[in-house]
Amino acid sequence: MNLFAHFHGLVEQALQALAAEGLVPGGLDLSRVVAEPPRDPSHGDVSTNAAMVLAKPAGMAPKALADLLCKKLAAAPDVAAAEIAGPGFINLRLAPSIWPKFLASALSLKEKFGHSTLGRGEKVNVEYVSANPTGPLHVGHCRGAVFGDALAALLGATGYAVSKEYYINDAGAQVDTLARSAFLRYKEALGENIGEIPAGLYPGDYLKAVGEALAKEFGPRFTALPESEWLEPVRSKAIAMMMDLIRDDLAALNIRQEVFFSERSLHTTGAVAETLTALSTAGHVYQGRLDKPKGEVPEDWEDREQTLFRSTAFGDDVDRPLLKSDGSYTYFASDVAYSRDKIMRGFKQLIYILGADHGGYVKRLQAVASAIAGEGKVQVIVRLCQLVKLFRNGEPVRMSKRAGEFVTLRDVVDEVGPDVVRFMMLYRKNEAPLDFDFAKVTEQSKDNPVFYVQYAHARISSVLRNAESEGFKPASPEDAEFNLLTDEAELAVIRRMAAFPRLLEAAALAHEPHRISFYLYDLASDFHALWNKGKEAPHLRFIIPAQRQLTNTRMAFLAAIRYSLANGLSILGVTPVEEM
RNA sequence: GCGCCCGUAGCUCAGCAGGAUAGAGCACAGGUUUCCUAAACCUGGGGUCACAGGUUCGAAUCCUGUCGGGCGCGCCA
Repeated sequence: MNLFAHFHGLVEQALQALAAEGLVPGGLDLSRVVAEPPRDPSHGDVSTNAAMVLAKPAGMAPKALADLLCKKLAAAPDVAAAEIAGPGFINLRLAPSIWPKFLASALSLKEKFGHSTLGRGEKVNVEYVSANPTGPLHVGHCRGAVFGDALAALLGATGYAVSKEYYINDAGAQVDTLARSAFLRYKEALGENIGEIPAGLYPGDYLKAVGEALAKEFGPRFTALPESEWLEPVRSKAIAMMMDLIRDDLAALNIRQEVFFSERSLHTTGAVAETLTALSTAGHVYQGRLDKPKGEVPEDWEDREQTLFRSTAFGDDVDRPLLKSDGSYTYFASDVAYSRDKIMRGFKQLIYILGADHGGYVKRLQAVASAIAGEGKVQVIVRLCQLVKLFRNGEPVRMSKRAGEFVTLRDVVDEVGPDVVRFMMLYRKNEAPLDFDFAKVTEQSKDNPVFYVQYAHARISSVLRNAESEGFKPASPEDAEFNLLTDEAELAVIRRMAAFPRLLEAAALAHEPHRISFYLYDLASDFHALWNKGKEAPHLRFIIPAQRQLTNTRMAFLAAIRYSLANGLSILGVTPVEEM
């Protein structure tokens, strides 16, 4: 039950009724009309701006329109009072009867409470992480990984058909470097002294296992062969093992993407060639020259004619090369083919989670989708994640690109646990930089939001356990007498819960899962306040042995609050703990 | 030079889809425990929402410009 959607509907009905009576013009655009919780609780439970927004198109004074609407709304079920305030707000004070209905609904919805059909089953693709398969994930991948995963879950909960995807860059020069690095480790595994790893190759120890696997599988036979003979099999093996490593890293964060899409496959199936033909046929490809790049000019820059995609026709800043000087495809060319593949699979939203340093990609990705699907047919949404700065006891953690001096994703997860990593990565909006202090995020105090929210869930679980051992159990949605919950602290919790479905929809539309974290913090805060109030006002305690029905009702109330917390946490991918 | 992101309390940040008197935590000052987890709660002070225009009944929020900070602008991937 989404109270605000419900009352938005009532406002629409009231307007239709007024139109039928000839008091208001029909066919007004209601897209700007909102029914929302007022910031100030003294303004009531639901507030609508309808009269102000519609005054002009209706050709009426806001007050006059508000007056008419107000009368209709005041007569609606569950509305105790409707009043006009400020410049034309209509504030609805709900009848106490609404809250028991709401709680009963939340309680019966259980783990579905808050979910909606907003997305109407629209197909959405969320691509995230997509790190090069040349080594384990490092801490920089953490944020995008968690963000993408939570966003996918959020969209799933709000009625979209989501595919979680990882694009494997297994076709470029970097995987050849990987293969050469693995080949050295292969020789090492065969007993050769390889000395220092030459500059330009990957020095990490994680390739030793690849060398050993190669030695075991192929024996010494590659050592006598030229690179052209061993490169391919070594590369395949190395990529496969790196992807296993990466999948393990992601699994440690409870991330399991469904599709791992190979860039190389786009070449072998001819999809890239096919895509360029299609683009060409549509007239988006031409031979031409590009201006010298601004900023730092590459050393090997040469002015020459090349095959270009006319992305400027779709809002990009410059046209993009499709072929390199040696005639092979650019990375961009396979990217276009990949976009095309996604579009042909029927996705209406292509969502990309990228690091902030990829800001320059946004326009070209949008241009590609417009060129292939047609303008406005497919929505390309890019969310950029800013850097995470690591701290240890207030001191920044130094990292160098040199061997062994970067912090891996696994290091962080192993040290503080997946729940802490996930919550903290989402306790900041994605485009803001984030400080991550190992000491602070594991602290067991209210200064630590992960703990604070988990603690609320654990406290509820604790009371439910105690109640059960004393012979109480949560009343069913039908039997609970939620009308007994009338204290301001109880109502504060209920009102907060009522905002949850609307919050999830807004977060989904804005592609901002961090809103859930902040919501959960607020909900936990309301709950802790209610808990403590019971210390001074014993009649507010959850378990009151002499009042069986009230206690069972409060247990049902707690169960409903717990679903709110657990459902929010589950979208974030954080385990709701039962005790701490 | 151009593009994108950011600028809100002393600090770290929210601000929901343009709404009413801009919020929270930290820090600071004070209070609450014979009682379901005090690992918590309550009370208090603290603001030129970077700046200047514009749109609007209404702007921290949308548009333009300026200043300050970050990132990007390669036939790399």
